[in-house]
Amino acid sequence: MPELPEVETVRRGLQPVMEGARFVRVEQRRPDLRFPFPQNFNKRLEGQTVEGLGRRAKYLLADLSSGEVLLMHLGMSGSFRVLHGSDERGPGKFHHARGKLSAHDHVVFHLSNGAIVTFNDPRRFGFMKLVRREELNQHPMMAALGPEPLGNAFDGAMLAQACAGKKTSLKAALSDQKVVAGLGNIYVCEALHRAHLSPKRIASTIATRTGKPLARADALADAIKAVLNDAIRAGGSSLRDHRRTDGELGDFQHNFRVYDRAGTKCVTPKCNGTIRRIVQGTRSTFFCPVCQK
DNA sequence: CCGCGGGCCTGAGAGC
DNA sequence: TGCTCTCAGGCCCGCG
Repeated sequence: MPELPEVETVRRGLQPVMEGARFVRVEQRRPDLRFPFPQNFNKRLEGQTVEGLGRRAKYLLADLSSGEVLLMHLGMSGSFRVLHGSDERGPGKFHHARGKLSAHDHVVFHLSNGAIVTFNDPRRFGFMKLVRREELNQHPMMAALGPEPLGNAFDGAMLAQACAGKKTSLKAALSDQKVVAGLGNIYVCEALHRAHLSPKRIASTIATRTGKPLARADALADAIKAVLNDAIRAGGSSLRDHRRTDGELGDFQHNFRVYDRAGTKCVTPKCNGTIRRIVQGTRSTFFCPVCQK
C-alpha cells in the first residue's frame, strides 16, 4: 500500500490510542515478516509505554519507555487496525469483528487503555525492528534516507542538490529514497505531472544555469509538497488494500491526475494531451507527453 | 560509485 | 466455474 501520505494517515490514526498507552500483551503470530522479528520481540515490548509515535519517510517510529524505538514499515500490503474493546462484541465492518483474527493478522498489540491494534500484511514485505533510540539515526535504514519532503528545509535548491550529477530519469531519481524520502510510484507520477516535468527527463537537468535558476526544481519541490499535503488531507489513497486504522477508505485516488488514467484526457488547462502509460525500470509510469517536458 | 534487473510474497483481475 | 497469467503502492542485493 503505502507511500508517505498513507503512512502519515496511519500514524494519525494510531497516535491517539498508542501514545501514553502501555503494551500489556503482544501477540507475534509468525516468526518473520520480510525479516525475522527481533529476538524476544514481544517481551521487549510488554510493559513498555509508548512515549510518542512519529514518522520518518514511510517508517513509523514508536518511542518506548525502555529507550528502544519500535520501527515499523508497511511494505506493499501492510495495514494497521484499531479495535476498541467494545467493538469486539457487536457486529462490525472490520475483518476482526467479534475479535476474530484473519490469517494475515501477524501482530496484535493489547494496550493498557483497552485498545487492540492489529498489523495485517498479506504479502509480508513489511517488517518491525527494535533499535536503541541513540542509535536510530545511525541505523542503515534511517541513515540512507534523503530529505523529508514536508520538512521546513525542503525546497528546490535541496532537491536540485540531491539530483545533481544524476544521469538517471527523474522518475527513477524521485523514487529513490536517498534523493527524497517517502515518495512511491503514485506520488512521483502525480508530482511530475503537477510540475509539468517529464518522467523521462535526465534528473540533473532540473537545475539549469540558463534562464531562471532552479525554476524547474522549485516547481517540482512545490508540486511534491502540494500533492502530499492534498493526499494527507484526503486520508491517503485506497487502491486495493489501504485503509485507515478505523477501517475507512482514503479518498485521494479520486483526485489522481495521471496515475492509472492511461487513455484519458489530460486535466491541465488548455492541454489537449492524452495520458500515457510507459514502463520505466519494470514499473508503470503515467504522464502526459504534451504538457510534461 | 552508479544504474539496472531480479527476487521476496500473496491476491485480484483478466482472459481463456 | 476454474485455471493460468500478469500485475500491484516497497525495498534490498548482486551484477556489470
